[in-house]
Amino acid sequence: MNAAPPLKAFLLGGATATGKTELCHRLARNQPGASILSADSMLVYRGMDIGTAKPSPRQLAEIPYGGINLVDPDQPFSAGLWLQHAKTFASQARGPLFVTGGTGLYLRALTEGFNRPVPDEAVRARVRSLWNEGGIDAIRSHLPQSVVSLLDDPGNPRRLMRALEVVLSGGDERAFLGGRVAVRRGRFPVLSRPREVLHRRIRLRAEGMFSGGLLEEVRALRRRYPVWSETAGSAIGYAEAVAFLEGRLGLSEAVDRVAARTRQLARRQETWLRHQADAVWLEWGDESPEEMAQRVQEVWEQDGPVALA
RNA sequence: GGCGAGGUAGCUCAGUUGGUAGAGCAGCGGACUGAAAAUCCGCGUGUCGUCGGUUCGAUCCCGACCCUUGCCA
Repeated sequence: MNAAPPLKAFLLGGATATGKTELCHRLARNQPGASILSADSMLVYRGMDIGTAKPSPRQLAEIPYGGINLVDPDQPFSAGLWLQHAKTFASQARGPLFVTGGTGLYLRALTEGFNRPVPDEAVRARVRSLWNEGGIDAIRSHLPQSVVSLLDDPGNPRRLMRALEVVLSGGDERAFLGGRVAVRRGRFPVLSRPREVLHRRIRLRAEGMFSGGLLEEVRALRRRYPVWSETAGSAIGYAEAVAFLEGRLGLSEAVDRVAARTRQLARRQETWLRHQADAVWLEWGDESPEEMAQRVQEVWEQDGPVALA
């Protein structure tokens, strides 16, 4: 284990609905022994297939996939759990390892690792109850000013709570220093689409989910798991499907909402990749899949695989 | 056809007792090291339906016309 060579992988980034899953699969299929690790925070949920645009059963049977179907929708999940799984999966790779996904935090974790205290359940519960009782002010009042001043967005409850967790776990200002730790271990190709094209694809995907059985999937899932975890329950498509099934949203409103949230997600993902990663942007316009695969391959050959933490 | 209501940002609407206008949503940009499909921050010029009149000045008042909508025929 300690003699293992440093792990490396070929990354392919891109916002949702750009077509990266399909393209990565196509590229990996030609490589003997290849496996694919998904870096996507929603593909980890078992049974949530249609709304998350998971690789098809056929694709899953063709190539070993990691990062998919790790927990049930009623279970909590975290980037830490994903990383743990990812490391195991990567170490078991027998051939080239490919990583594709749009969850920036996961990509960063994979290439940079984490260097802050691991969240402790008791500490987390304490912070949560502070938040429930006193809101953001309660959280802020328990944080040293020196830590608050290092945060980019001191009005963000989620990040304030995490900061408090770090502090209560023994971390100090130093844990928040160092500025950006970008995914700089290597350049990697990032797929994009012209905005109008992406929006059209997202629209079609949203409509396709509902006509493709999303409601049935959700109905069955709810029968089996009456209460979902916060993360699974807020997944795009699933939150809206539940709202529709409970009569809180009309069908066309639900479809619109899914499309809008997906567009917003894609924009945030592109922002992340633009500024937090060392991306080689490949815009996919009229090119055929073969042509795009070729261009991705060229970037991989030129820059080599990215080292994992 | 008659009477009424309305035509303002991509959408739904607010507003200006006459000094050229603002919210929500959408969109765009940004932050982001363990909930990340989350969370948070920033960005609002648009022939104020058309044409004419009154006025120093009209999106606002007056007139005509066009369109939408409700009720009555």
